Amino acid sequence: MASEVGLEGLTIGALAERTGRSKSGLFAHFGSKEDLQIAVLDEAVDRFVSLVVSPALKEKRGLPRVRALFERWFEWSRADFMPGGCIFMAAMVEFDDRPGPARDRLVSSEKDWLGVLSGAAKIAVDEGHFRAELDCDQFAFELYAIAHGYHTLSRLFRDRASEKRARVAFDRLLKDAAISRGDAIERPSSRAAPRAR
Amino acid sequence: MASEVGLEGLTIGALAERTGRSKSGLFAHFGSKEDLQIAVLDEAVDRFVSLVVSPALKEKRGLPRVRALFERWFEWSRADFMPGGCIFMAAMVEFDDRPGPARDRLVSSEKDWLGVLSGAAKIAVDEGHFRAELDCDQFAFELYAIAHGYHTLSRLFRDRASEKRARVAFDRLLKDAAISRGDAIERPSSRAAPRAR
DNA sequence: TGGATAATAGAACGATCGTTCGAAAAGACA
DNA sequence: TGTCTTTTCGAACGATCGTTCTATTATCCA
Repeated sequence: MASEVGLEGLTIGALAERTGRSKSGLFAHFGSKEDLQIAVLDEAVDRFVSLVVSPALKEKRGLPRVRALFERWFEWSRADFMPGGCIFMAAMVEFDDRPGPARDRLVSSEKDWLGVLSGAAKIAVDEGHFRAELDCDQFAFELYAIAHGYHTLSRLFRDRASEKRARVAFDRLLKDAAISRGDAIERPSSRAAPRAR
Repeated sequence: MASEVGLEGLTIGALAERTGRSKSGLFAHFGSKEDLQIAVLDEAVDRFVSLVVSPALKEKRGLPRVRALFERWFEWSRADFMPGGCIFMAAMVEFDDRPGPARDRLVSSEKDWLGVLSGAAKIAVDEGHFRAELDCDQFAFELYAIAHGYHTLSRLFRDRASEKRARVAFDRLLKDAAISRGDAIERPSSRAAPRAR
């Protein structure tokens, strides 16, 4: 429901009706609407970790893991339990200028997510899949941006074109991060790359 | 106000108080909240055209115009009259799954915007600034994605880092679209490039 | 089985929502 | 000046908001 109407549009009455409980009965579980919103965000973070991050961490270090993160995020953004799209996207628009615990939750979770992306890129550097001078935080930003562009446009235009565009953009990002032809020949598959940066 | 609280959070009563008018007095000008939201969107489109698109069209064809579109969008997203950030971003999250005239407005305006970006890239190809095989719609998508990533992260983290990252990403996008070294030497500044695509 | 604990329900609160109505004030035009 | 149109207003409507009570039902555990 939050993904469809937002965390602010998520109403106690409507939620009570949908769960088959009474309004006051449901309300007693949270104590306030703000706590309900936080509970929703915490649940979303848990699901994100178990559906995107954890499976990707089981992939091989380096490029395969980076690819898995990208691919899993795609599936996340189309998850059945979020018919209104990624709930974090909606929440960030709603709370980016409303201080409070909900916003704090968002800031830390997005920071974590960018950290995961950046860390995966760093590992890909160590594995020799990406070039040593790669700015991993920059890589994370660009991957993040592609995902946001895809999400917005695919939901607005309701077509498959955005997904293809996102994949092309991602491939271009990977190509730019990859070891250049010359480097690859010099050390084709060295396990530990020499000191990054 | 709409940029801060969204088009749905934009309340007749609050707007009346802020404008110094009575609630019913202000309401009479619109007839319904939906029409108010549409009026806000139409006004935003007008401002976007006059602050971003029109000035950019006065720049020289090709790369300078593409750069101007990117730069003007930056200023747009920080405009004083939108303290809550770009209103289109907020509106798209709110209306992407609520059919109606407001959503239709958004779809057409975003399509127009992507068309402007793609068209500017196409001109840059014709001018010989970009390579002939460039996929201009893809270019537009990636530029759009960079803007969205920047907007989201700069508002969430409230720092200047995102802007720098967006500029680096944009430069990388330009570099990829540019004439390759070999091509540039073969025909350095030909006014009309031979048949694109 | 009985008594503490948790979950649920019903009714009501003041506030605010979008909207309607009828009347007063202001402005335009002859 | 007098009439017609537009703008503005105050009051009220039913609906719904988040929230607070009190009472009733389940659930658990000794």
